[in-house]
Amino acid sequence: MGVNLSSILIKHETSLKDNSGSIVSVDAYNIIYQFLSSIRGDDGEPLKDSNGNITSHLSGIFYRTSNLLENNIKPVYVFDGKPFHLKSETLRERSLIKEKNIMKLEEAIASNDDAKIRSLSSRINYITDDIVNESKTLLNLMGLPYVQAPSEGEAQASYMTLKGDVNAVVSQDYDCLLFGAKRILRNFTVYGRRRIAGTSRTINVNPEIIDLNENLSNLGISREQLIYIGILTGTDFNPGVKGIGAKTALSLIKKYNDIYSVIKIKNIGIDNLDEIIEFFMNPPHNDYEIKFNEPDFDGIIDFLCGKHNFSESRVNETLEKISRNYKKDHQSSLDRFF
DNA sequence: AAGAAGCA
DNA sequence: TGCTTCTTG
Repeated sequence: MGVNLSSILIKHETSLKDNSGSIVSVDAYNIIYQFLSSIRGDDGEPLKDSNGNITSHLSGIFYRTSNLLENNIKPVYVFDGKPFHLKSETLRERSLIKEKNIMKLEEAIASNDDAKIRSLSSRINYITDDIVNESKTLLNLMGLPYVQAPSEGEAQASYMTLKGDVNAVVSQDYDCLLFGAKRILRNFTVYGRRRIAGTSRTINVNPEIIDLNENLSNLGISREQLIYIGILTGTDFNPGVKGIGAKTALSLIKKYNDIYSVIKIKNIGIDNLDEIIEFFMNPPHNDYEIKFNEPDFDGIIDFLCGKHNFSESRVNETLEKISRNYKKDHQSSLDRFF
Protein backbone atom coordinates (compact mmCIF):
# COMPACT_ATOMS: atom_id res chain seq x y z
CA MET A 1 0.00 0.00 0.00
CA GLY A 2 1.21 3.45 -0.89
CA VAL A 3 4.63 4.36 -2.21
CA ASN A 4 7.67 2.34 -1.16
CA LEU A 5 10.74 4.48 -0.64
CA SER A 6 12.15 2.40 2.18
CA SER A 7 15.40 1.50 0.43
CA ILE A 8 16.60 5.08 -0.04
CA LEU A 9 15.53 6.63 3.27
CA ILE A 10 17.48 7.24 6.49
CA LYS A 11 15.48 6.12 9.52
CA HIS A 12 16.29 6.70 13.17
CA GLU A 13 15.18 4.53 16.01
CA THR A 14 12.93 6.44 18.38
CA SER A 15 10.57 5.90 21.30
CA LEU A 16 7.54 7.50 22.88
CA LYS A 17 9.81 9.09 25.50
CA ASP A 18 11.96 10.70 22.82
CA ASN A 19 8.84 12.44 21.53
CA SER A 20 7.59 13.71 24.87
CA GLY A 21 6.05 17.16 24.61
CA SER A 22 5.21 16.94 20.94
CA ILE A 23 1.90 17.14 19.13
CA VAL A 24 1.44 14.54 16.41
CA SER A 25 -1.16 14.10 13.70
CA VAL A 26 -2.45 10.57 13.34
CA ASP A 27 -3.75 9.12 10.11
CA ALA A 28 -6.94 7.72 11.66
CA TYR A 29 -7.97 5.26 8.93
CA ASN A 30 -4.44 3.92 8.77
CA ILE A 31 -4.40 2.94 12.43
CA ILE A 32 -8.08 1.90 12.67
CA TYR A 33 -7.34 -0.56 9.90
CA GLN A 34 -4.34 -1.91 11.81
CA PHE A 35 -6.44 -2.32 14.96
CA LEU A 36 -9.27 -4.08 13.14
CA SER A 37 -6.93 -6.57 11.56
CA SER A 38 -4.73 -7.30 14.55
CA ILE A 39 -6.88 -7.02 17.70
CA ARG A 40 -8.70 -10.30 17.59
CA GLY A 41 -10.01 -13.00 19.85
CA ASP A 42 -9.16 -16.67 19.88
CA ASP A 43 -11.75 -17.37 17.20
CA GLY A 44 -9.98 -14.99 14.83
CA GLU A 45 -12.93 -12.59 14.92
CA PRO A 46 -12.47 -8.93 15.98
CA LEU A 47 -13.47 -8.14 19.57
CA LYS A 48 -17.17 -7.41 19.94
CA ASP A 49 -19.57 -6.16 22.62
CA SER A 50 -22.63 -8.11 23.75
CA ASN A 51 -24.68 -6.60 20.91
CA GLY A 52 -22.23 -7.88 18.32
CA ASN A 53 -20.74 -4.45 17.55
CA ILE A 54 -17.04 -4.56 16.69
CA THR A 55 -14.89 -2.91 19.37
CA SER A 56 -11.28 -3.68 18.32
CA HIS A 57 -10.76 -0.13 17.08
CA LEU A 58 -12.00 1.30 20.39
CA SER A 59 -9.60 -0.89 22.34
CA GLY A 60 -6.72 0.12 20.10
CA ILE A 61 -7.51 3.83 20.15
CA PHE A 62 -8.13 3.90 23.90
CA TYR A 63 -5.01 2.04 25.02
CA ARG A 64 -2.63 3.47 22.46
CA THR A 65 -3.84 7.04 22.90
CA SER A 66 -3.53 6.63 26.66
CA ASN A 67 0.08 5.58 26.21
CA LEU A 68 0.72 8.69 24.15
CA LEU A 69 -0.91 10.96 26.74
CA GLU A 70 1.02 9.25 29.51
CA ASN A 71 4.21 10.14 27.64
CA ASN A 72 3.01 13.71 27.23
CA ILE A 73 2.39 13.32 23.51
CA LYS A 74 -0.78 14.93 22.20
CA PRO A 75 -2.38 13.26 19.17
CA VAL A 76 -4.68 14.92 16.65
CA TYR A 77 -6.56 12.28 14.66
CA VAL A 78 -7.20 13.04 11.00
CA PHE A 79 -10.06 11.30 9.17
CA ASP A 80 -10.29 10.71 5.43
CA GLY A 81 -12.72 12.63 3.26
CA LYS A 82 -13.47 11.77 -0.36
CA PRO A 83 -10.67 9.81 -2.02
CA PHE A 84 -8.73 11.62 -4.75
CA HIS A 85 -10.43 10.68 -8.01
CA LEU A 86 -7.20 9.23 -9.41
CA LYS A 87 -7.22 6.69 -6.58
CA SER A 88 -10.18 4.82 -8.11
CA GLU A 89 -7.94 2.27 -9.86
CA THR A 90 -6.13 1.47 -6.60
CA LEU A 91 -9.45 1.19 -4.78
CA ARG A 92 -10.81 -1.10 -7.50
CA GLU A 93 -7.75 -3.35 -7.18
CA ARG A 94 -8.14 -3.46 -3.40
CA SER A 95 -11.81 -4.41 -3.63
CA LEU A 96 -10.95 -7.15 -6.15
CA ILE A 97 -8.38 -8.56 -3.72
CA LYS A 98 -10.98 -8.36 -0.97
CA GLU A 99 -13.54 -10.25 -3.08
CA LYS A 100 -10.97 -12.94 -3.83
CA ASN A 101 -10.14 -13.22 -0.13
CA ILE A 102 -13.83 -13.52 0.73
CA MET A 103 -14.12 -16.43 -1.71
CA LYS A 104 -11.00 -18.07 -0.26
CA LEU A 105 -12.43 -17.56 3.23
CA GLU A 106 -15.65 -19.34 2.26
CA GLU A 107 -13.58 -22.26 1.00
CA ALA A 108 -11.52 -22.31 4.19
CA ILE A 109 -14.69 -22.31 6.30
CA ALA A 110 -16.12 -25.16 4.22
CA SER A 111 -12.97 -27.22 4.77
CA ASN A 112 -12.61 -26.27 8.44
CA ASP A 113 -9.08 -24.92 7.96
CA ASP A 114 -8.73 -22.85 11.14
CA ALA A 115 -5.33 -21.34 10.38
CA LYS A 116 -6.49 -20.21 6.96
CA ILE A 117 -9.77 -18.84 8.33
CA ARG A 118 -7.85 -16.73 10.84
CA SER A 119 -5.33 -15.48 8.32
CA LEU A 120 -7.94 -14.56 5.72
CA SER A 121 -10.46 -12.96 8.05
CA SER A 122 -7.77 -10.67 9.50
CA ARG A 123 -7.24 -9.32 6.00
CA ILE A 124 -10.92 -8.64 5.33
CA ASN A 125 -11.93 -5.50 7.19
CA TYR A 126 -14.67 -2.97 6.73
CA ILE A 127 -14.36 0.52 8.19
CA THR A 128 -18.05 1.33 8.55
CA ASP A 129 -19.69 4.63 9.48
CA ASP A 130 -20.35 3.19 12.94
CA ILE A 131 -16.67 2.40 13.41
CA VAL A 132 -15.68 5.93 12.38
CA ASN A 133 -18.38 7.63 14.47
CA GLU A 134 -17.65 5.61 17.60
CA SER A 135 -13.95 6.37 17.20
CA LYS A 136 -14.77 10.07 17.08
CA THR A 137 -17.02 9.73 20.13
CA LEU A 138 -14.19 8.15 22.10
CA LEU A 139 -11.73 10.86 21.04
CA ASN A 140 -14.23 13.53 22.14
CA LEU A 141 -14.58 11.86 25.52
CA MET A 142 -10.81 11.74 25.86
CA GLY A 143 -10.67 15.49 25.24
CA LEU A 144 -8.83 15.14 21.95
CA PRO A 145 -9.49 17.09 18.77
CA TYR A 146 -9.97 15.40 15.44
CA VAL A 147 -9.82 16.88 11.98
CA GLN A 148 -11.90 15.99 8.95
CA ALA A 149 -9.83 16.02 5.77
CA PRO A 150 -11.45 17.08 2.50
CA SER A 151 -9.66 14.26 0.69
CA GLU A 152 -6.82 11.97 1.76
CA GLY A 153 -6.19 11.98 5.52
CA GLU A 154 -2.45 11.66 4.93
CA ALA A 155 -2.51 14.84 2.89
CA GLN A 156 -4.20 16.84 5.63
CA ALA A 157 -2.05 15.29 8.39
CA SER A 158 1.09 16.12 6.44
CA TYR A 159 -0.05 19.67 5.73
CA MET A 160 -0.41 20.22 9.47
CA THR A 161 3.30 19.47 10.00
CA LEU A 162 4.20 21.62 7.01
CA LYS A 163 2.31 24.48 8.65
CA GLY A 164 4.15 23.86 11.93
CA ASP A 165 1.10 23.03 14.07
CA VAL A 166 2.18 19.47 14.72
CA ASN A 167 5.61 17.87 14.99
CA ALA A 168 5.17 14.68 13.04
CA VAL A 169 2.67 12.41 11.35
CA VAL A 170 2.03 8.98 12.81
CA SER A 171 1.56 6.75 9.78
CA GLN A 172 3.04 3.65 8.21
CA ASP A 173 2.87 5.24 4.77
CA TYR A 174 5.82 6.97 3.13
CA ASP A 175 3.33 8.92 0.99
CA CYS A 176 3.25 11.47 3.81
CA LEU A 177 6.78 12.52 2.87
CA LEU A 178 5.60 13.27 -0.66
CA PHE A 179 2.82 15.40 0.85
CA GLY A 180 5.52 17.35 2.68
CA ALA A 181 5.29 15.85 6.17
CA LYS A 182 8.35 17.13 8.02
CA ARG A 183 8.66 13.92 9.99
CA ILE A 184 6.87 10.60 10.00
CA LEU A 185 6.71 8.20 12.92
CA ARG A 186 6.33 4.53 12.00
CA ASN A 187 5.57 1.64 14.36
CA PHE A 188 4.87 4.28 16.97
CA THR A 189 3.95 2.06 19.93
CA VAL A 190 5.15 1.32 23.46
CA TYR A 191 6.56 -2.14 23.05
CA GLY A 192 7.34 -2.01 19.38
CA ARG A 193 5.86 -5.38 18.65
CA ARG A 194 3.48 -6.38 15.93
CA ARG A 195 1.48 -9.51 15.32
CA ILE A 196 2.19 -11.31 12.09
CA ALA A 197 -1.09 -11.14 10.15
CA GLY A 198 -3.26 -14.16 10.71
CA THR A 199 -1.03 -15.80 13.32
CA SER A 200 -0.56 -15.46 17.05
CA ARG A 201 3.15 -14.75 16.69
CA THR A 202 4.64 -11.29 17.09
CA ILE A 203 7.79 -9.70 15.76
CA ASN A 204 9.65 -6.78 17.22
CA VAL A 205 9.47 -3.62 15.18
CA ASN A 206 11.10 -0.55 16.64
CA PRO A 207 9.44 2.84 16.42
CA GLU A 208 11.30 4.88 13.83
CA ILE A 209 11.36 8.51 12.83
CA ILE A 210 12.04 9.70 9.30
CA ASP A 211 12.94 13.33 8.82
CA LEU A 212 12.07 14.79 5.43
CA ASN A 213 14.69 17.53 5.29
CA GLU A 214 17.44 15.25 6.52
CA ASN A 215 16.60 12.81 3.75
CA LEU A 216 16.30 15.44 1.04
CA SER A 217 19.74 16.83 1.85
CA ASN A 218 21.20 13.34 2.18
CA LEU A 219 19.86 12.41 -1.25
CA GLY A 220 20.71 15.82 -2.68
CA ILE A 221 17.24 16.35 -4.10
CA SER A 222 14.20 18.60 -3.63
CA ARG A 223 10.77 17.48 -2.39
CA GLU A 224 9.48 17.80 -5.93
CA GLN A 225 12.21 15.40 -7.05
CA LEU A 226 11.23 12.99 -4.27
CA ILE A 227 7.68 13.15 -5.64
CA TYR A 228 9.07 12.29 -9.09
CA ILE A 229 10.81 9.27 -7.57
CA GLY A 230 7.60 8.22 -5.85
CA ILE A 231 5.62 8.49 -9.08
CA LEU A 232 8.18 6.48 -11.05
CA THR A 233 8.03 3.66 -8.47
CA GLY A 234 4.25 3.87 -8.15
CA THR A 235 1.78 5.61 -5.83
CA ASP A 236 -1.90 5.13 -4.98
CA PHE A 237 -2.61 7.35 -7.98
CA ASN A 238 -0.48 5.70 -10.66
CA PRO A 239 0.81 2.17 -11.23
CA GLY A 240 4.51 3.01 -11.50
CA VAL A 241 6.97 1.82 -14.10
CA LYS A 242 7.82 -1.88 -14.33
CA GLY A 243 11.38 -2.56 -13.28
CA ILE A 244 11.92 0.81 -11.60
CA GLY A 245 12.27 0.76 -7.82
CA ALA A 246 13.29 3.57 -5.50
CA LYS A 247 17.03 3.21 -6.14
CA THR A 248 16.72 3.20 -9.92
CA ALA A 249 14.27 6.09 -9.83
CA LEU A 250 16.68 8.06 -7.65
CA SER A 251 19.58 7.62 -10.03
CA LEU A 252 17.39 8.52 -13.01
CA ILE A 253 16.16 11.69 -11.35
CA LYS A 254 19.68 12.64 -10.25
CA LYS A 255 20.90 12.09 -13.79
CA TYR A 256 18.09 13.82 -15.71
CA ASN A 257 16.86 16.23 -13.02
CA ASP A 258 13.12 15.94 -13.59
CA ILE A 259 10.51 13.33 -14.44
CA TYR A 260 9.62 14.89 -17.79
CA SER A 261 13.13 14.27 -19.12
CA VAL A 262 13.13 10.73 -17.73
CA ILE A 263 9.86 9.70 -19.36
CA LYS A 264 10.92 11.26 -22.65
CA ILE A 265 14.30 9.53 -22.76
CA LYS A 266 12.97 6.20 -21.49
CA ASN A 267 9.81 6.43 -23.59
CA ILE A 268 7.53 5.97 -20.58
CA GLY A 269 3.89 7.05 -20.41
CA ILE A 270 2.37 8.19 -17.09
CA ASP A 271 -1.30 9.22 -17.07
CA ASN A 272 -2.37 12.41 -15.28
CA LEU A 273 1.23 13.23 -14.42
CA ASP A 274 0.79 16.97 -13.83
CA GLU A 275 -2.31 16.44 -11.73
CA ILE A 276 -0.57 13.88 -9.49
CA ILE A 277 2.45 16.15 -8.96
CA GLU A 278 0.14 19.04 -8.08
CA PHE A 279 -1.80 16.86 -5.62
CA PHE A 280 1.38 15.96 -3.73
CA MET A 281 2.89 19.45 -3.90
CA ASN A 282 -0.26 21.18 -2.65
CA PRO A 283 -2.07 18.66 -0.45
CA PRO A 284 -5.77 19.56 -0.13
CA HIS A 285 -6.68 20.52 3.41
CA ASN A 286 -9.47 21.96 5.54
CA ASP A 287 -9.08 24.65 8.17
CA TYR A 288 -8.77 23.16 11.61
CA GLU A 289 -8.57 24.02 15.26
CA ILE A 290 -6.38 22.10 17.67
CA LYS A 291 -7.78 22.32 21.17
CA PHE A 292 -7.23 19.83 23.98
CA ASN A 293 -9.75 19.39 26.78
CA GLU A 294 -9.79 17.54 30.06
CA PRO A 295 -10.87 13.92 29.56
CA ASP A 296 -14.44 13.08 30.62
CA PHE A 297 -13.54 10.17 32.90
CA ASP A 298 -17.12 9.18 33.76
CA GLY A 299 -18.16 9.48 30.14
CA ILE A 300 -15.35 7.14 29.09
CA ILE A 301 -16.41 4.53 31.66
CA ASP A 302 -20.05 4.78 30.50
CA PHE A 303 -19.07 4.47 26.87
CA LEU A 304 -16.45 1.72 27.05
CA CYS A 305 -17.72 -0.31 30.01
CA GLY A 306 -21.44 0.48 30.04
CA LYS A 307 -22.09 0.43 26.33
CA HIS A 308 -19.30 -1.77 25.00
CA ASN A 309 -18.50 -4.29 27.75
CA PHE A 310 -14.88 -3.27 28.43
CA SER A 311 -13.49 -4.40 31.77
CA GLU A 312 -14.05 -1.59 34.27
CA SER A 313 -10.95 -2.37 36.31
CA ARG A 314 -8.72 -2.28 33.25
CA VAL A 315 -10.20 0.95 31.94
CA ASN A 316 -9.97 2.52 35.40
CA GLU A 317 -6.30 1.64 35.76
CA THR A 318 -5.55 3.27 32.44
CA LEU A 319 -7.63 6.35 33.31
CA GLU A 320 -5.71 6.73 36.56
CA LYS A 321 -2.46 6.85 34.62
CA ILE A 322 -3.83 9.54 32.31
CA SER A 323 -5.24 11.44 35.26
CA ARG A 324 -1.88 11.51 37.03
CA ASN A 325 -0.21 12.80 33.91
CA TYR A 326 -2.96 15.32 33.29
CA LYS A 327 -2.56 16.82 36.75
CA LYS A 328 1.21 16.96 36.38
CA ASP A 329 0.92 18.64 33.00
CA HIS A 330 -1.84 20.95 34.16
CA GLN A 331 0.27 22.25 37.02
CA SER A 332 3.53 22.61 35.15
CA SER A 333 2.30 24.15 31.94
CA LEU A 334 -0.14 26.65 33.44
CA ASP A 335 -3.18 25.99 31.27
CA ARG A 336 -1.12 26.02 28.10
CA PHE A 337 -3.25 23.31 26.55
CA PHE A 338 -6.59 24.07 28.15
C1' DA B 1 -2.33 -3.94 19.60
C1' DA B 2 -1.56 -3.95 24.21
C1' DG B 3 -2.11 -5.64 28.92
C1' DA B 4 -1.69 -9.52 32.24
C1' DA B 5 -0.07 -13.72 33.63
C1' DG B 6 3.23 -17.36 33.67
C1' DC B 7 7.90 -18.73 33.77
C1' DA B 8 12.93 -18.66 33.80
C1' DT C 1 13.88 -8.68 34.65
C1' DG C 2 13.03 -10.14 30.31
C1' DC C 3 10.80 -13.54 27.46
C1' DT C 4 6.63 -16.22 25.88
C1' DT C 5 1.75 -17.16 25.98
C1' DC C 6 -2.85 -15.98 26.92
C1' DT C 7 -6.69 -12.61 27.22
C1' DT C 8 -9.09 -8.63 26.04
C1' DG C 9 -14.66 -7.55 24.05
